[in-house]
Amino acid sequence: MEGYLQRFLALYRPVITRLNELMSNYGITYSQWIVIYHLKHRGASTLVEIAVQHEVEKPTITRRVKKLMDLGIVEQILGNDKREKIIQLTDIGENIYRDIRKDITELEFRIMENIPEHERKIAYEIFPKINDNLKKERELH
Amino acid sequence: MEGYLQRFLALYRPVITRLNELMSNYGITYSQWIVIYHLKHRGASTLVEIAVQHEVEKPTITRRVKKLMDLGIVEQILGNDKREKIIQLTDIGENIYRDIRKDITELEFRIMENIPEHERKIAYEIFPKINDNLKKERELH
DNA sequence: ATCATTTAGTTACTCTGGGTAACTAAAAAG
DNA sequence: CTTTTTAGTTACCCAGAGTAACTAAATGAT
Repeated sequence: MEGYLQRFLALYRPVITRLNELMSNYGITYSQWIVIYHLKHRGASTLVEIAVQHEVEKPTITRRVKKLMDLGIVEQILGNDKREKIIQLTDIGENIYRDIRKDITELEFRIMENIPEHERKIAYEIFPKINDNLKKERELH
Repeated sequence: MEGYLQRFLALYRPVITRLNELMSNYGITYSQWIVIYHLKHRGASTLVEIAVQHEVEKPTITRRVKKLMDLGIVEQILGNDKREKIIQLTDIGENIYRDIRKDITELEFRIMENIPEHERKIAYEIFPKINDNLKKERELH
């Protein structure tokens, strides 16, 4: 199975480019969408929670959130711990989520149309397995 | 199958980071490896041939090749068309290819260890299908 | 043969996106 | 009450790629 990773990586740019094209209709990029998606599914969160979940550094999330606040897509709510910045989707954010979610689902449908359901499922479940294996590999540094 | 692309994309950074870590032992990055791999499998090529094959812009290949020439991994050979820059692997390049190929194959083996062969095969074959579908989608712009 | 067009490659500039280090302010631990 | 840890920000830097404008060489067309 030589070249598995190569095939995987070759697909990245076309996919991310297509998604960013789709997102640009809403003034955001895919990396910002990740934050919107997180807030929709996990509810109001701190920046560290988002960073940990998606395995990126804190400054990365600071930047994404700043952009989304400027766009009125997320807003800060106050909690007890004054160090924390808790954010949640605004109404605008909820609407954008729904619209983009619909677009992505349609796109996914189109690009997987000729792939049998059970094959999709297998590929779908392989990704997190590989991710776990990579994490274990990192732990042995 | 909502969230297929999300899972796919979530795997990108861990994979590319691990690969670049591996490549750094040889002084190159994954994007430069693509050129080495191309030359090994397709033989001496022009920059445009490489760019077309991997669907990136010409300046991107100019940069990658410049770096590889500095490292003595590829060299220019002369052809009839004086506009073209035909490059091929040097002996150093051939050795680096073999060493890295071995490392990648071992890495692939480790991160796919607990995934049954037939599942790997299905996932492996899905990538180019999705790529094709995306290309068709682009053509309808 | 000569002039216009196409092609290969380079250069300069810009953008996206992320990481690291150093810092502040607040909370937790001792 | 002092020390340590935690959340977030800022400043700086890097990888990697795209676009536009350009040069030089080859092709095509009259």
